[in-house]
Amino acid sequence: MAKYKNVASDIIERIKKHEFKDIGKLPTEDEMIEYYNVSRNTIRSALKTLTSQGVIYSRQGSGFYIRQRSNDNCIPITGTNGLTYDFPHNTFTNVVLSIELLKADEILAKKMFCEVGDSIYFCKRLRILDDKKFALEFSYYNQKIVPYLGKEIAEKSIYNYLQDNLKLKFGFADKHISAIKLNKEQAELLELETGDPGLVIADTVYLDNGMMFNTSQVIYNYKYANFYAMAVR
Amino acid sequence: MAKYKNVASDIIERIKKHEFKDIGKLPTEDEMIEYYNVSRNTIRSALKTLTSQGVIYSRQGSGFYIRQRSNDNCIPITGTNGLTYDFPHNTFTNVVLSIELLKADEILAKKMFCEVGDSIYFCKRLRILDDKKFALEFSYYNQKIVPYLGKEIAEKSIYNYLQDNLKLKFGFADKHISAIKLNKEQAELLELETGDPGLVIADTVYLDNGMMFNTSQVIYNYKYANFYAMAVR
DNA sequence: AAGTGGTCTAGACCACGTC
DNA sequence: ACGTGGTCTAGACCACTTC
Repeated sequence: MAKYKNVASDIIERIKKHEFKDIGKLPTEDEMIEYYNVSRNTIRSALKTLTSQGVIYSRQGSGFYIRQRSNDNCIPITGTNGLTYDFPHNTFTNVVLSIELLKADEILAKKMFCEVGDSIYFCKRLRILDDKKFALEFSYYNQKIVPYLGKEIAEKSIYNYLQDNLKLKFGFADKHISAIKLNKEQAELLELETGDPGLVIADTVYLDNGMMFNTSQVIYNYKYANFYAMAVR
Repeated sequence: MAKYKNVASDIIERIKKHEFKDIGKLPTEDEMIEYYNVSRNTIRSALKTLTSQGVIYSRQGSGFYIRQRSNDNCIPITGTNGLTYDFPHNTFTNVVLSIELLKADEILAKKMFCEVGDSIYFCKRLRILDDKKFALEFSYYNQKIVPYLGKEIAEKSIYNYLQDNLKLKFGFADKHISAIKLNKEQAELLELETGDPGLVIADTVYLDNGMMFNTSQVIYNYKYANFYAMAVR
């Protein structure tokens, strides 16, 4: 791993251990250069990483300070690891409602940045968190990138399968957030009433080589869904 | 302005002019070093800025590529400029429902990171976009930082006032996103039905010196509100 | 093998805060 | 005036892609 990433992880560890708690301020760059025995730019790369993660912020002429945030029970909206990763302490059950291999029509082809007629997996899942009906997911995967998708995979974690077995590396994603009134079918699956709110997040996910491989629409149960986002300098 | 920021803006301009459209790829770093007559690190700072903005992405050993995104009519959730900025082509009307100067009780003090008894402005606004009842805003400002807040300011743009008149510089913000069922009062103001969905975004906003100065809860009309967020490497 | 981005170093000067 | 972060330069080597 790169030096600056090691430095960044180590600083996070030290923050978690409350090593700087009394002042809420990190050591100066020069002190960290000494401590880690690396160049100034390496320290600055590490600090820049932590700044964009919302862990710290800087005041020119003054120093780097630790941010205090309360994100209990919140899902980071900019995360690309999937819910299984976001809730390590809970048990997630996935009820696979259907898996189909579709031929893309014009609308789907546009959505998936692919050709008309390309094979696309369509997977419908109900995602249950500790007996709570948490979310309803409608997800599409390009078969060129995901050659096979079966019930046994979708019942566990699709994202773990893609990363660990297919060795896919995620690059970036676009997300659209809105709210809807649930129809009868959606409401029944989420054990809510027709017309109740649903928090909708539509994703378009790309690999690190820039190829789009997945779009999904997830309707979250408004009683449990709580997301957080950050705006940073 | 810093060189790398100028380079970044210029690259954005060139992308908008479709200068690289045929290949969707930027010139190599060496070519840009030549073109802009700056060092490699300066070019790389500019490219890093654009990458974190979601404008481009990089493939090691290959090059920098332009991202295509469709964010029509969407509000960037990580924006800190306020709605007036996000909708430059529309007319925003703000109906000021109330402005009060409160003494912080324990709950409010905790929310505002201030002392019990501190003076806090509380402002309730209905925000209307081209005759559409767009959002209902409940916003708190610490009087230590915002000494005065009046109806004449809140009817225009509070954020413009803070930036232009008080010369405040925004640093970063935390946001929490959820969905609720509207109660009778909220629904009437937004011209919706009781029990209809509301998309809620709760903000905690900090100045660039790390001081928290504003929290707000905004209930968006689900018929119009459409936000976007990005996850980037 | 050549091209291109990713990391790292050493050193310089500037801008802002603090005292 | 001094300390601290922000920007910039020149040069080196590594990792990955492309041919």
